Amino acid sequence: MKAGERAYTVLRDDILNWRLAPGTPLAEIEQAERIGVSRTPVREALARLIAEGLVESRGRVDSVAAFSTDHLVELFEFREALETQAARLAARRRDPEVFRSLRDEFQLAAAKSSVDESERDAFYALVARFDAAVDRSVDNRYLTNALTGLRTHLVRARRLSRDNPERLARAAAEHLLITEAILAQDETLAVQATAVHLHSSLVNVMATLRQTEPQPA
Amino acid sequence: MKAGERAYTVLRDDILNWRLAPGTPLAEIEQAERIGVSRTPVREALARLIAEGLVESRGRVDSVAAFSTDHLVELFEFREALETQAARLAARRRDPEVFRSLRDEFQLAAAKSSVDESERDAFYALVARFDAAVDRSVDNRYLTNALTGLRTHLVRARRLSRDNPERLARAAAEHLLITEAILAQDETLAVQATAVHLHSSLVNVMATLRQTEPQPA
DNA sequence: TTCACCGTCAATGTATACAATGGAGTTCCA
DNA sequence: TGGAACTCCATTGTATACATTGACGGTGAA
Repeated sequence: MKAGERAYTVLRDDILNWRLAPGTPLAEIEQAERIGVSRTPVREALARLIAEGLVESRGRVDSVAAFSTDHLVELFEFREALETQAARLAARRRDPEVFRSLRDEFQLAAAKSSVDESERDAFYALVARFDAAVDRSVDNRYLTNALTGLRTHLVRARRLSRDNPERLARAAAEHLLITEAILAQDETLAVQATAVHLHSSLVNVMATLRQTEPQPA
Repeated sequence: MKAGERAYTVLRDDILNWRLAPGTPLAEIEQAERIGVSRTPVREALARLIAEGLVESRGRVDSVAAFSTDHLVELFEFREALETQAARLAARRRDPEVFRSLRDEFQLAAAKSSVDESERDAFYALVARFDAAVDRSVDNRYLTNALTGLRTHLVRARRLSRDNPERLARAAAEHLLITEAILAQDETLAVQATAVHLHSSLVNVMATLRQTEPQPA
């Protein structure tokens, strides 16, 4: 693997998994030594991370981008813009076969009253396949690009909340509705079901946060 | 000015103004010599341009990103996602004073049946101030960031079409409606007026294109 | 004691030397 | 004659030396 890629992967992974906390300064030499490459690929990696919004360049020092409740709300407003449009376009252009099969899978998941811990990863994988199917249907490089960047930030956000089994089952039901709307080429319903899902999702995260950290610093 | 900034500015400017045509390969050494800096800042500039989507990295060669009619349509689908959401949030949070003053200005521009060549730059400047006011009202870093990137691509797209005086006057009327909706905090109307504006805008560009280039390569 | 100036230094910014890589052309074999 | 492999070369990838800059602390004078 090329050094630049390595530096990027390591730093990105550390940031997404909160091993590098928001605000942590990222000095070139220090990171270069830690990762085991020279400053040049580190600079390249930092440039990419800044462009993605995972690193902030304040003055001369780069540091891990902040992430607070405010960020979360803003992220979901942005997400609403992208995902409702994606749902609309997917409904317009979807391949029926793909979404029929996704519908069947979401039906199975939604039939349960809760999604067990052991099935959690499988459910996330299903959602990821749904996202990929939407991307392919939408077939719009600008939108897909933006969605990819958005999902990166959502990975970081996920660590803030806790998806319990009941929430996952409800999420499955919400995805089922969106999938059905896309399959039926009902653009309006696809948009609105997506908005509903995002609302529930944000409410759940915020509730979790209030539970976990009653007193934010 | 720092060399990296210089390289970025020069390349970006050349791409946006079509002095570097889509598909033009951007070899590091060649560009470094042309701009008068070393390869390092050129690499940094290219990285930023790739992140912005103005340069594509196909295999080992970077080249100016393609831009076709397809891209234009996709760009406007993306634009619809961002700008309708921006309009909604701006309507929710706007400072009345700011939009009252913008409304008055758009009223003046829309009152004319056509916006003269000499007033064109002034009108674009007005739209830019409108965009800035929306950004400030929306107050969402992710959305604002995405909008900034979008506008960059729109600058490049503008060179494809020709805004005639009648179109500009209609654009003023459309902006007036959006501004009024935001001022009235009518989120639904703000969204829909924005969608209407984008539709008209795209129709105009496409018509211009068919006129200019009846036979696309 | 306080403030302004200056020197030191640690960090980033830039250039360049060197390594690795991938592609084009050529040669040789089947 | 077709194609496979090899060689050469141009270009990118990486490391590092050197330049620049901005911050901090110390020293001096008011």
